[in-house]
Amino acid sequence: MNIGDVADLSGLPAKTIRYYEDIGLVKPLRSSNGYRTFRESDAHKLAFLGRARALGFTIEDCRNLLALYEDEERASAVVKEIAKQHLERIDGKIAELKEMRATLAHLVQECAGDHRPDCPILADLAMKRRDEDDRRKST
Amino acid sequence: MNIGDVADLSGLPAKTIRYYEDIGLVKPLRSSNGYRTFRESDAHKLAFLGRARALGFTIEDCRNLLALYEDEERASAVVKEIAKQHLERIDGKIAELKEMRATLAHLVQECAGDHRPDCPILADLAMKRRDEDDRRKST
DNA sequence: GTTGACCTTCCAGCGGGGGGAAGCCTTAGA
DNA sequence: TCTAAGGCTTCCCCCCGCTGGAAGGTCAAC
Repeated sequence: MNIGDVADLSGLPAKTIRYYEDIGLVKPLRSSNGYRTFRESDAHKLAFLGRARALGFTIEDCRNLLALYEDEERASAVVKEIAKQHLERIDGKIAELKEMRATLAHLVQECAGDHRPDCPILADLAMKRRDEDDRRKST
Repeated sequence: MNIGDVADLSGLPAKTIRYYEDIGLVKPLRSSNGYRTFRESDAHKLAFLGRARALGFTIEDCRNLLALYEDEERASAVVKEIAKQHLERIDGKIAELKEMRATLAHLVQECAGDHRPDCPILADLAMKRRDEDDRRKST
């Protein structure tokens, strides 16, 4: 298979596949004309990578997961640990975003959004920390 | 004020402040020795930027918000629109993360996490799309 | 006068690719 | 037989929002 074929099969852009070769995630063969030649197993790996990336695993996680995938004697505990750590990262991000969202939603709601210049959003962003503390106490 | 002072005041690293000057967000003066000299208004802007960034606004959003902040005749509607668009971006990201989280949490729960190699996490990542479809139908 | 803390500029790199140029290779069609 | 189209190759720069580090100037204290 050429790169276009595996790109179609895996759903990954050819650019990405070349990049994955660069960083050593896949190691396709080369045919005499210099084209990359992908085996079934390469296509399989790329699809694996695509799904792992879609779940938000970092490239390094993917490298580890792929190694575990190929290791017939792995302990599932190791895989589970990677996944659990990633789950925590995701939870952390969600929490962070939710906090932003809460603050921002509150400000948006307060803002009249008309032709006048008065704007609680800007006012809040401009507020000094001492004032913020005061506000927090008073509300 | 020198960069260190304004870094302490705004909570931003000096590196970041230099970067913000690079991209034209702040324009400190220079004293004869070449050091940046920050006015009160610069410190104020930097604190503003720090808070806007903490809410996840992009640098370009920040640039716009800062311009609006300095424009006494702004319409609050414009500010509100920027904030609302950002809110939507945040909601999008939260939704995406939650979907990842759900899939991953399910897999983690299924995995025994012991010394044996059998691992539903790897199995799922390795699964072909047709199999995924089958699974989706059957569950 | 010498430390040490500050400040300056510049260059490189992170993650995870994307865009696009310049140039082969291959195949189909006129 | 020529040509055009589409694939493929490498190469280098770009994105965001910084961050680290090297090499050097400056300033205040002792």
